[in-house]
Amino acid sequence: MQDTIEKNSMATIFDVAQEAGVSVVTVSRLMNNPKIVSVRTAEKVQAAIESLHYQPSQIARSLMGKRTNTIGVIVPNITDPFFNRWYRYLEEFASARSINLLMCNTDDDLKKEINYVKLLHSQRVDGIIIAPYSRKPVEYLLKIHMKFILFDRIMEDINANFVTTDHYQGGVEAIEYLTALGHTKIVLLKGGGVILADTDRHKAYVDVLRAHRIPYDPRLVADCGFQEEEAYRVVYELMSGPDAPTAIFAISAGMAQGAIRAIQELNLSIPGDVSVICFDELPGQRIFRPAITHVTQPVKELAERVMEGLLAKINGTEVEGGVSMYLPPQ
Amino acid sequence: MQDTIEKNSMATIFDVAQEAGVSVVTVSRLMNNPKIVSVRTAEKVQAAIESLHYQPSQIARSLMGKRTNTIGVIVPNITDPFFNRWYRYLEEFASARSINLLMCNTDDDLKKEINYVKLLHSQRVDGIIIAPYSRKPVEYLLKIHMKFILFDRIMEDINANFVTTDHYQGGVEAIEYLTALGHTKIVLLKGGGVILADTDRHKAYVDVLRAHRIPYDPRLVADCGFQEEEAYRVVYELMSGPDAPTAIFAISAGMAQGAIRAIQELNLSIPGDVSVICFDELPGQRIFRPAITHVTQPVKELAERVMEGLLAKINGTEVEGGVSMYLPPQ
DNA sequence: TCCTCTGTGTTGAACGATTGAAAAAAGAAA
DNA sequence: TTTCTTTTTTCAATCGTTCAACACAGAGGA
Repeated sequence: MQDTIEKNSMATIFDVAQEAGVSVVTVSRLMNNPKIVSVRTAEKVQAAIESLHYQPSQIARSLMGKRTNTIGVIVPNITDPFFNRWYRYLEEFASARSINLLMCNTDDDLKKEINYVKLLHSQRVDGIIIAPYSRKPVEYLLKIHMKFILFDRIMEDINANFVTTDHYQGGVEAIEYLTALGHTKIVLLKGGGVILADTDRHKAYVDVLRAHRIPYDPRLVADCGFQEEEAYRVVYELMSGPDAPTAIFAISAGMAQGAIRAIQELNLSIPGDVSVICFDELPGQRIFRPAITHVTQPVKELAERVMEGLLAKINGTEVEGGVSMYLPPQ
Repeated sequence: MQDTIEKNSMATIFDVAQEAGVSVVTVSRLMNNPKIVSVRTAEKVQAAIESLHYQPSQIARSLMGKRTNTIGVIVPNITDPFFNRWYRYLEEFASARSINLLMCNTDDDLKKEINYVKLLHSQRVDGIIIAPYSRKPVEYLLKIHMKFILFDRIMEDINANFVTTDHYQGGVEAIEYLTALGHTKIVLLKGGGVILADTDRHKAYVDVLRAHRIPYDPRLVADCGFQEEEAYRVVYELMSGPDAPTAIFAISAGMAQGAIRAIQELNLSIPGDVSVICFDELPGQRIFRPAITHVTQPVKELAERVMEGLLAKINGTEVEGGVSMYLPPQ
């Protein structure tokens, strides 16, 4: 009696019930099914809720076997312009549905991937959207029967749904664009060969060159592991050497940025001395001159499809194995 | 006996206990204090844990009054380069401490702010890092005794800890830089006047001009609400009119980008016709020519201080009201 | 008067873990 | 054998909420 102020802990449903002079179940009913409570009681309870600033504990709710209303998102790097813009939409869709996102950055590091997958497991998230680097985390998810969707990645031998841009088609259009301009010495700046986006675009490179009877020169194809610095180094070397290439296809905006720095440093001009094309928008694309031609991925749509696909899985309303591929190039 | 495969639900501590032929308490003890369990038993239990892919439910743990090991982060827009880079570091620090971050984008919208604060409340996060637009969410946090730190914002009349760059000092250095170059007609592209970063930099603008006996021309100060398009419009108009200004100070990189687009469109040169300086790095800063002078915020340090400050609050190890201000300009 | 129906409200178990105390085995030392 | 440790188990309570089942009152019908 002497002290009605709760010092530390937050108000519980019990406090509300006491304050309103009803039982906890009555309060619970009001929260979940307001219709079945009389108006007079509802008012009393509502007043108590407001005066105590009560918010039901999602934790306790989740424990009752319900949803956690949380989805885990595992990406290599949220700073990357592609993932960044994509995630922003994802968050928007989630927020509109009162779903929380737990975002995890892996830096394409196997250990971090596993850690995060276990973390999300112990958080009992309802589902996971993952752009994995290795197979391990996906295998783990399968073992524990976690619902998930692969994003921007495919694992052919694993029965898992995925959502991704059609990287092959995008690669084809990019290289066709360059060959149409008459280029034959085209540099390919690629990742490590593990990721779908990488292998597919590489394949496109090979196929288009062959179709145009342009010999494949392995010296022009460089594994940069999606690293800007590495791309810078490679391009600097190639462009300052003899028989310099005339075009560059960068598989990511980051590597394109490295390439451009090298070109600038050598006082070469774009597109006078060398043409550059890349996937995704360059940071600062809108103000960079000359404008760099690029293949755009439908970020918003990708976010939408992934979210819808996962929710369908969670709610058990999915129809087929949800496979989607898009691509509007520019 | 006929069916040991658990179809839907995940393994619980009970399943592990059964599988290992011990009691749940023993399993729990092993997880939390491995020393007090004999090696032989530990091995049995460990085997069961692995075969069932058991991960203790963080939900149940949290319910026992422990931590949730989750921190809420409320920012206006994660796509903004400043918040983006900052958040990346924050996530790194959190991950290193096995802490989850729940990230919330408000778009500086009051309704979203309130919703998210309530959401984090019901999630029983251990603390919140917030860059609020309005007072409401902060007042709410105070009412429910939630631990939080203001980031990049200050509310003078509210007793709350904060971490921010010294925006006034940064503004002073930026304007001093321009006046030292002899500029007197300096445009100020600012936000809406609500946010600290905005008012402080505006104040710096006024003070430095006065110190140099340069008259204050209100036509040169434009509220762009941090919108790139608005900045574009304003600069286009000012630069194409008579008596065009010779320098532009943009309070954010986004507005600087808008300004630069306008300048490019008018076929004016930087810094020949007009100088540009801004806060934070331009997207594509590394490849944009000419390089735009800018005031950098110590993103990594900001993330570190905020995280440490909040953890100190949560752990009850804080010393004083944690007020921090930094700024290395460039 | 008795019975049933309706609209309320209450009771107690359940969710998955942790924790303290106490009891029960098992092994070692006396 | 007794006593003392060490290890493990049982028992019970707790966290905040939901939910099935039940109780109780008043209304209406037989």
